[in-house]
Amino acid sequence: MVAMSRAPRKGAKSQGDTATREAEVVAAAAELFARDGFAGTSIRDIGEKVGLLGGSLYYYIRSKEALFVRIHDDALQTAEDRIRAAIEGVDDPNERLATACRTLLAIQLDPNSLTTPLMNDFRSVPDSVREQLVERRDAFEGLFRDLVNDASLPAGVDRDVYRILLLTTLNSAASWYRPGRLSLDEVAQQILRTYSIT
Amino acid sequence: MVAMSRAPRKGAKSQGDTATREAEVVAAAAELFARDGFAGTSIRDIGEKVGLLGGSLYYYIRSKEALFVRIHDDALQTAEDRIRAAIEGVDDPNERLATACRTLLAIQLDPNSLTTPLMNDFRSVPDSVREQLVERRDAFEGLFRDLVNDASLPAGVDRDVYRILLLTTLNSAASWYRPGRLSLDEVAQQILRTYSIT
DNA sequence: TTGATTGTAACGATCGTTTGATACATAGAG
DNA sequence: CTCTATGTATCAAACGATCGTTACAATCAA
Repeated sequence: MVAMSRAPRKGAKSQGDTATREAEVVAAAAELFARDGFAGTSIRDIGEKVGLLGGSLYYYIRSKEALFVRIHDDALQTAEDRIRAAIEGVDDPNERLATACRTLLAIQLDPNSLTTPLMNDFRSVPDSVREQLVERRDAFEGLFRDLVNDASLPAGVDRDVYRILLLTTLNSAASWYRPGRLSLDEVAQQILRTYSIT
Repeated sequence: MVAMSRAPRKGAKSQGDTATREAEVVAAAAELFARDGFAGTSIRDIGEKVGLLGGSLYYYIRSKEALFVRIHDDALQTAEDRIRAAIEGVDDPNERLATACRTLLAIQLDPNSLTTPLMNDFRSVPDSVREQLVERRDAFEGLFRDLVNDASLPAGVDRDVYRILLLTTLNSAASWYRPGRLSLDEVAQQILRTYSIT
């Protein structure tokens, strides 16, 4: 009899699944953190989502705080990598910024993305965690600082304020966008037009 | 010996302070909710901030959820009132929108304002509470819907997307603005210019 | 049999909330 | 003016629920 059923209830799963299982835990946690915030998400909530008890999660994670920081760093790193890859061959400064915006928006609006928007609000995370998040985020913002500085924008624009407004707009898109009326490209076009990039 | 000291330690305070005390509780709660979110703020935290024990707060509040909803509604109502008053005498549609934006920004950046930015993220509030907040917020957005629809904007702008971007930008300003480098007016000017209002 | 994975059960801390006692300011009675 | 009754505002203590976390036993694959 071959092992046709993929429903092992107890004990160890087949070898090699452990990396997958860990990814499941991270993905579930990312989704819950993004939806309910750090304080609003309990370890047991995460466990329930992947079919484990809360305590069992500690086989994969060191602590709730470490899990959150890891997810946050992973999300920013993935976003940064994808954006850098997307703008690599692009020469025109404004087109580079536009491409970066479109890519970041695509990441934020992708429902299957692990990198869902916990890039926003640091609310309800302990101070010790917040420090690590801010540091990592500053590095991410550096990428956009260069792109914005190189772009040609209307006269009188404060580039620092502009960058913050732009990133806030892109990062918070997932909180209001719902598929249907507008496509991702249409939303991107509206944002790029509003911010005088295209 | 006359009662020179205003430091009653226990028992009732002098009559008439009760309304003041309630306002203190609401103000403290608003600040903490804005900083740490709903789940990240405990009843005992609020009590400590006004010099009361957690349980004593229930002399003034019915529940944590009701307190949050009340603060949220008060904030939106106050903001709406101030904005309506500010645009009352203004005729030009774009100047009306600009005035509304400047007023909302002033509210959001005023550190003494009870209406600090819990207008944002609904994260970590229970579903039952969220429904009430969304309903109240829709009414507030209606004000801006009219203002945006009446304004003259660049061709091809989707007014619904534009309104959402604009409100998101204004409401989240308090999360990054720090006094010093730029004045409130300068920030307002940057936002209005970016959004092609002035 | 062994080691990887998960469940069971509990720890102490903290959560929102309730209950009942208590301190005080004040009002009325003498 | 003093004494007592009353209502207001607060504390002290506890309730059960849930929190993050840990220790250890149980299960299953190899």
